[in-house]
Amino acid sequence: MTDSAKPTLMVVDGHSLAYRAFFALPVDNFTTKDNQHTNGIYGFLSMLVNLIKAEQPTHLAIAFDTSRHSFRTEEYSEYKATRSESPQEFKGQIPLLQDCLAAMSIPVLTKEGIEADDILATLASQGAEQGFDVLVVSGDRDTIQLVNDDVTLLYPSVQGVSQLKRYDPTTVQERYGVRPEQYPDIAALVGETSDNLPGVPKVGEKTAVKWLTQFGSLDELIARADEIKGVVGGNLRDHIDDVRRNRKLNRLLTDVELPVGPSDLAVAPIDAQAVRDIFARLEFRTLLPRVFEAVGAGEVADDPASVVVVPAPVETSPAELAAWAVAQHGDVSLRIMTQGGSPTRIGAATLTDLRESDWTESAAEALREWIESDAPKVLHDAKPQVKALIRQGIRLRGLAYDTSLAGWLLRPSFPDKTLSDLVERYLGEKLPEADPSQLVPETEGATPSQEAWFALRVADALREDIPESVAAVLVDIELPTLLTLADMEVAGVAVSHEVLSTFSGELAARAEGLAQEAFSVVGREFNLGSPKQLQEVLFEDLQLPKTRKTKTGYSTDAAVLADLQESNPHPFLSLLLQHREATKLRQIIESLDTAIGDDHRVHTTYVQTGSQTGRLSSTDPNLQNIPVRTEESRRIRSAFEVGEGYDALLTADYSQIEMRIMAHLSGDEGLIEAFNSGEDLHRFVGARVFGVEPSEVSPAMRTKVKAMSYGLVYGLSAFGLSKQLRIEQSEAKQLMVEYFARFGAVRDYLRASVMKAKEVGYTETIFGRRRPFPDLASPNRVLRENAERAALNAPIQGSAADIMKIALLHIHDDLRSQQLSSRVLLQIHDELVVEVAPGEWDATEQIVRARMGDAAQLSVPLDVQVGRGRDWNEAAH
DNA sequence: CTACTAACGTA
DNA sequence: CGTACGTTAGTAGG
Repeated sequence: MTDSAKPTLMVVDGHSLAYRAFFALPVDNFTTKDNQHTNGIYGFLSMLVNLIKAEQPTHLAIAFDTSRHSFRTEEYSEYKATRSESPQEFKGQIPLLQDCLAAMSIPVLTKEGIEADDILATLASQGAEQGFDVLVVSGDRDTIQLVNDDVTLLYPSVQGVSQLKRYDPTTVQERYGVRPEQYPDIAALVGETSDNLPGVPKVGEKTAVKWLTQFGSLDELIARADEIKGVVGGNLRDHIDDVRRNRKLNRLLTDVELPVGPSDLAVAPIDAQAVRDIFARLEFRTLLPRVFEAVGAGEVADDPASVVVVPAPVETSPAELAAWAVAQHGDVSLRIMTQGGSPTRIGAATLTDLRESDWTESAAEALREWIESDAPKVLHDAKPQVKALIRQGIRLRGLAYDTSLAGWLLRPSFPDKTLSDLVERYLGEKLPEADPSQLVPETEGATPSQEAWFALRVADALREDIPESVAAVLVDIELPTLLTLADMEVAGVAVSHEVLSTFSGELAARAEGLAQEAFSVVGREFNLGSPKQLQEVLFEDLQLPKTRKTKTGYSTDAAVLADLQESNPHPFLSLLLQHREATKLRQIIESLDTAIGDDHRVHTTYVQTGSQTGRLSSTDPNLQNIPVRTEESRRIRSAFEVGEGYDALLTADYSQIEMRIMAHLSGDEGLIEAFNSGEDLHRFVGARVFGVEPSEVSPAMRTKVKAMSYGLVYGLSAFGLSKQLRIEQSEAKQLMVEYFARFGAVRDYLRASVMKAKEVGYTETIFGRRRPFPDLASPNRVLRENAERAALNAPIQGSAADIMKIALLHIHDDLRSQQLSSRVLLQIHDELVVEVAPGEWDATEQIVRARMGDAAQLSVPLDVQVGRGRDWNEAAH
């Protein structure tokens, strides 16, 4: 063990150890859903964490090679020339590993033209001089020369990276028979195959050690080379130049100029959130607690910067709180605690003053005027609070900032979910949290007004960070959308239990019949819903050919079953598919039915921060994926009915909004003409692509260009298109050529759009919503190409989302300002469902059409289809 | 009980 | 080897 009085400097060769881990760990177990390999990263970090725990270094750095070129290749071009190129799967892991280390606040050192081991040698030498105990961790034998009384080498043993062998001067002497500083002499004589440094033929370790012991030094040996007899003596004399060269090349530099010295490498508190983020991305789960344990996440909390004095709240009555709030001039932050959707307590804060109060009987009346005024209010995750107020008959106005939305707009790919996350990221502080595992918590959680105070400070920090265009999206789109969604969620949509349960009963009976039939075909009963048992039946009992592989076995999804049915028709396959369909519909019905409330309505929750593109998502239940494609499944939609006191449901959807946005963004004259011609889009495009009259476009032709058009928006390849259309890849390729011959500006735009994103690092919608794409710069091809497709899609899907949000909030505001009772209930990305009050149809339809049509000024019109009915299915026609 | 996967519904 | 989501049942681990 090291002397505890002395600081311990640990320096690690990142490249060589990660490389060993890369080969030691099976790649199959270390691949993310994005196909990013992580075995090298995991293995290295795992080893590092163990090392830190065991050695408790006070100072730490990891060195990496920059490339295979160094001053050594300059001197001797054959240096390491026989070493095969390290695989791309490994190289791609290095930048990610360095990101992990950055998050862990561990310095990463590199220098152009210098190998990692030279950096280690320099730091080891400086460290020893400055009174450190030095631990060198490397997989390169040349580092043996660094060992002395102050420097210990940890070298991977044959068992693998997890077992490191400790070399001090004594163990080196035992193992190699020489002192550490003599080891390079041996290596020079013997040569190093892996570095392509040939030594003296027939001379191995034994001979080399014997000579060195005999002559005392390499120089002496070279000077008296003629004293050596026999063949080896001749070999030595013939290869003296090689030996001199080897010795020159294997000497590690101890005078590399580095921006930091050992004392700058003190172990620093980790960035806990950054570590969580990157580990989440790499899908490391078990490693996270190990990292926190080893490097002490506790240090984050102990960081002086995070010790903040939170002002003490003043307990008031609701009326006093309201009076105080009204007297404030700037932003007031607000936090309403709720239970079961009703307010229980309210807290408010400025930067200097905190007030809070229980939500008493009279609270609503006392607070109404201020809450409904334009006075600016800042909240974190306002929607549930706004909803609680709506249920009290209070409509919040003056919503100036929502930190949850702002945080999402800045980093849509890593949603900082909670206020606590944002406090950590933007203030570098800890939000006081009660320990939920304790009945009587040792630590007090933040009170409502204290949470409000933190939110206000987070808002100020976010305002500094947020680009102007993104701030505009927040203020002009997201904040008003939040208030609209709150109304929609509170309203809910009427769903008929009777319609659902009738259908459910039919489906249950059918599913049971299909299951029995399937069992008799197979000859045994099993769980049709278990992919695992299904695989046994398909590939063992029935001996059907194996399909596409999944992580855990072979796929049994609808697409491969359809393929199987074509190549190996079997009655079981169609029974299975029908059974799947019936049970799936039944599940959807079941979840919908249980969501029906006492008011006979279903209240979904829209997650405004739920996507990376700007779309909404819908949960509990998800009303954005109610089946529509088949006639039968549409029966579910017919259960969505107009509510009591209302006349009709109105559905309104944008037709081909994404293609219209493509036309607008690309300025493609052909596509713009297509939308202005009034002709069916796919017919028009088909006519151009296949060189026929629109009337001569066959259904097959229309299907092809339709798939192509939609595919474009997603970054479709010839391979994907051929799979989708079940045509040859060459034909798909030809289709793409013909398509782009007519609509070339579309391709130009898509290319330019991704190029621009690579340059600036993010994409932008028409309205300025941004989405960062760090992976566009990734050396990993899979990651990069995935990012390219997503980057291609983001401005299009995102602009469509912006337009729909603008239309939605305009419709909502118009309906209210014209004092109509009709109300928007649902948003399904490009469709709205409105509940229309008696006598309001014409006014409502007019508002919906106008507001959807003029939500954005594009170079093509925004076409809106409107339908009317007693239920959703009827209204869709 | 939690966390994950395969499968599948929507735009 | 086509984007963006949420939910479910089955399964494996604790």
